Amino acid sequence: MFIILRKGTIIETRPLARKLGAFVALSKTELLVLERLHKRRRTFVAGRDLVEQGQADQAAYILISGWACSYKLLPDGQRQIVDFQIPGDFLGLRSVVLHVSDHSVEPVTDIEVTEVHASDLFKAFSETPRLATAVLWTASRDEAMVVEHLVGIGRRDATERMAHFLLELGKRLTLVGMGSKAGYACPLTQYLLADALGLSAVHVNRVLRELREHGMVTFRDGYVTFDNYDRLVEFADFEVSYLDQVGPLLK
Amino acid sequence: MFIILRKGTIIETRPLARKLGAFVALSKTELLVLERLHKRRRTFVAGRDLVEQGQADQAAYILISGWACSYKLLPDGQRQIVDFQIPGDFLGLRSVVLHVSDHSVEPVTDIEVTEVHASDLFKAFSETPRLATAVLWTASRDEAMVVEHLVGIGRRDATERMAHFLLELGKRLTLVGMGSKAGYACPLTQYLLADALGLSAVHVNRVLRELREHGMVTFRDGYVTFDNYDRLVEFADFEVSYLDQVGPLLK
DNA sequence: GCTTTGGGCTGATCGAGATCAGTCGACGAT
DNA sequence: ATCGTCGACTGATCTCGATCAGCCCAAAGC
Repeated sequence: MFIILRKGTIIETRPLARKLGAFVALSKTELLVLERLHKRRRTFVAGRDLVEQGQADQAAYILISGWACSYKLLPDGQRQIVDFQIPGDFLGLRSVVLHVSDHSVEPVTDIEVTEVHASDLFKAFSETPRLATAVLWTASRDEAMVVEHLVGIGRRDATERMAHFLLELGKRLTLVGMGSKAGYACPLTQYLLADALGLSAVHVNRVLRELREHGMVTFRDGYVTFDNYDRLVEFADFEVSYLDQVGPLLK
Repeated sequence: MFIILRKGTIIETRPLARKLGAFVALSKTELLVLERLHKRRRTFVAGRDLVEQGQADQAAYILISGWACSYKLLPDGQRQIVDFQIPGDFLGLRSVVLHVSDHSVEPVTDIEVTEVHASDLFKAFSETPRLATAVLWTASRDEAMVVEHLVGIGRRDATERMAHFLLELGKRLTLVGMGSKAGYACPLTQYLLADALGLSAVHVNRVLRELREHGMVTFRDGYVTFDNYDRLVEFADFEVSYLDQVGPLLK
């Protein structure tokens, strides 16, 4: 997706622009401001944290390619993965807005990001208020996902939780063209799934086997295959209106 | 807390203004715009929902007095309370930004609120971008609380979870002048606690007894008393930097 | 007066999922 | 060529918290 300005300048609208565009119809000026936010392109290798819990005044990042996860560490060494990020998602936006990071972010695979400085972000907001509204929208969407995750951990049993999780991930990936109702490539290990779902790795394995043996999903060799999408949806009781955004809501 | 404009006009800055003011230093104009958002004052009785899961294009509310909770219902009748709201908090902000509500909001006590219409909110953002930034900040703060809640449910055992919860609530109430390190008035029932913490009401009771018998907190007759604040903090492993905001960060 | 209702409280039993203690195969490093 | 590591996988056992089945007390209703 590109926009072409007079004099032939071509601007690639990144995944983020596409996502925001689903909420507010962004003008050329707004797209330009958004474009200027992408300060510096950087890469990080899998496993080395880009945002660290407790640090103050960090930059935020926009994920271009690869997968990351945001998590919190407990003093006894346990960790809880709060969410996974896929291309187009912000990394560490909360750290910037709150001026101190309440969580860490770790790349699951090698990733490419662009850096966004706090001051540039707030300046962009004052120049183009609609951009601020759009970012509030992404933040709300993220919060809705965390809430859904909370409900899953609090009230669903291990198998439903896993089914729901794999479906939600599939839906998110489909929205950015990286998945379908057939399945998707998924670089997560069973250990990562365990830390995300509040289970032990051992139990993740059993649960995955169960879902596979019931002919609903197969998670194998870095690939999730939906063997029976509809039955899985029914089993997991999956409905996520907040991911169903189709056209811009703010003209 | 009041601001006095020339010609003697007096504007009461509501709890929300106080909260936002902790993040961005708001000008008189901005306070006025904020004031105009408070459209209509309404009251709701305990137990009758103001926001209902699945409804589209609702208004948001700002809580003036009383307690509320936001929750999600599962088809099997279980519910998970996501968060409790106290004066100064938004109710259903996400419903407005996402244009459809992913959760319900129920008053725990009789409450007073003021209504905020979506269109007014977005208009206010475009007039005073700093207000948009401030609202993004509250949303991020709320998200941080949900994340902390998620971690608690995923990785803490029932007793730590309860201890952490009572401490966080105490801190939030202290910020709006409704609590201290000695304790606070708390209208929550053990059933509500159970739905929030992902436990059964029976187990909530046992956990409260345990904490009481260990001389850490007493929850009785609508009042939470911290018998030994420091030991409780250590036991619950409580540290919440995101609630520690002291002065305005954006001048 | 009696009864209903709602919140707090308790003991006994049961089960989902953690924990412990492994095996197995694939890779990359020395 | 072998060692170390990492991820997937399995069986046996233990435990935390759910569930069931109650009791007690205070306030509200008839």
